[in-house]
Amino acid sequence: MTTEYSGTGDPKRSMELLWGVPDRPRRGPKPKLTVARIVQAAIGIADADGLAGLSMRRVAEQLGVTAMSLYTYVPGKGELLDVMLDTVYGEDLTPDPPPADGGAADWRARLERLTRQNYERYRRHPWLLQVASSRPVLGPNLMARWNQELVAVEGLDLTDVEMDLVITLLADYVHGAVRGAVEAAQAEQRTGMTDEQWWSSYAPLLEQVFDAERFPVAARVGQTTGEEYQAATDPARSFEFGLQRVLDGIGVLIQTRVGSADRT
Amino acid sequence: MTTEYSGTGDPKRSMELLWGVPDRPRRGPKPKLTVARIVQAAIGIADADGLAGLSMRRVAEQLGVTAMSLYTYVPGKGELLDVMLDTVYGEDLTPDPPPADGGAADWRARLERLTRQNYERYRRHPWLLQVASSRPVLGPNLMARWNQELVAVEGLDLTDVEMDLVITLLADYVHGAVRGAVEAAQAEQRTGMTDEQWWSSYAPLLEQVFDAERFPVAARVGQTTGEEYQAATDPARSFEFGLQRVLDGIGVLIQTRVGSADRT
DNA sequence: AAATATAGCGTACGCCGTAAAGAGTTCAAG
DNA sequence: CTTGAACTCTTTACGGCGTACGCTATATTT
Repeated sequence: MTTEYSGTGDPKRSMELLWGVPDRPRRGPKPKLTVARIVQAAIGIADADGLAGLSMRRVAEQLGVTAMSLYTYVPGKGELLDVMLDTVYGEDLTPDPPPADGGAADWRARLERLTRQNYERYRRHPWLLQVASSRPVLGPNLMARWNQELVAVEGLDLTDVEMDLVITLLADYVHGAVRGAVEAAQAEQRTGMTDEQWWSSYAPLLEQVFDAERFPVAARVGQTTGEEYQAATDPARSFEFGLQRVLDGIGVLIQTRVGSADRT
Repeated sequence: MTTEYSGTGDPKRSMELLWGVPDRPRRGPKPKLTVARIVQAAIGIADADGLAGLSMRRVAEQLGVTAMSLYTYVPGKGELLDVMLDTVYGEDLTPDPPPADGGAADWRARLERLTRQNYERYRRHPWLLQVASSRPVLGPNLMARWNQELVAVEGLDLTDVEMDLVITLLADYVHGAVRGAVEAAQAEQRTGMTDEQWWSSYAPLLEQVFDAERFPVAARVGQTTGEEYQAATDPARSFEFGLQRVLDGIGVLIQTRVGSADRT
């Protein structure tokens, strides 16, 4: 039940790891490991068992060394997490998003594509949900991604601040939405019960206390969605629905800007 | 850096705590405590120091007993968290949202009000961000809140499933958005540095590696937002902006429904 | 007064991150 | 080839976590 939470390490140390020169001519014994190997092992463990399962001892064990020898390569667990973060943001960097036309027309497709990439990244690496995004240590991949998302809303007559607000809105929404999907998957894995099995064991408990007269709308909607989803929620469907509504809302804003020629 | 994460306890035990009769005639020595007192102490600790700071030992210490004596009242930490959750949802239950007109016209004000309440609840109790919402143990307050939110989107010609999707969208968005605000506040508290102080220590590190020619849009927008926000982000402003866009998007959907009379 | 149910306590286990100190390994200089 | 510096990796140790188990002290019922 316990899990690690973000935090990040010392920014200076992390920046050195993320951008530093690949020093090689050393004096002592040959290093058994590299930072990259350690980071890969740590990502694998976190993917499988969450940040809760990620410990220096486990990473070390998987690599055939003791926990303390990792501190030769990495200042501490916080800095390791910083490097893990930037590493997974490098997985889906495309050299260029193909600019179909001039740029203004296809904003919706561009944002939809980037947001789906973010969704999938969270699905591949659910521990990202636990990593604080405030004051991030900007590695090369995080930086490139930030630029890429801003480029997607360039040329729409939005101010720079509005561009930032739009990509923040999408980032916030996708984080909230993917959380439902990840938690549902984890609940199934953790308990070994499907949503349906869980519900059929939980429903009798609820029936003993639920007062359909006090909560008539919840009773009706819960009934309908339960039959439709065959579960309490359908996170993938919620994401598709929500994404379209959010893009619609962004469209309303863009319309008023382009509309400076339309509406006087 | 370590923090607790959701999980919830045994549903049956938790439901008994949440809905059970307040049994009192006992045989043995007078109990020093009540479940309610334990829950209040636990909420206070979690508010101050996060789920990371919440331990059975600390709760017990604050109440003047040992950790193990808490297990007389509560089956375990998971169930305690379930009760904490339902308790804080009881803070802002209004007996009735005042129905100004028939109901259909003021959907936007109703949803805005409920979403702001959710935002404020997360601000008061940031540890809620760490509590899994999948398969929640439905206490009386959680249940009432769910019903209340559904009532707010009743009568808009939406299907039951769409009603569920709309309130899920808002719940997902507010979760994602408030996270930025909470993390910014926690970063300041944890490091003892304001965003501005942090930035002035971080900027030199970044300048050494940042290539403005590779990331021209990020360079320009980062400059503008930095001056406008006097920080890297402005979470409160992001939330206001995003909330209006999301409500606009929901409005587009509602328009097409009401528009079954308007657009043929 | 005796029986019994309950409240609260002390101890113990295996985890965690990492500080400190020491042992083993490789290379450059004499 | 020898020596000493530089470096890698290991061992040990600390205080914290949730909670299982067995115990004592207390209040009520018989």
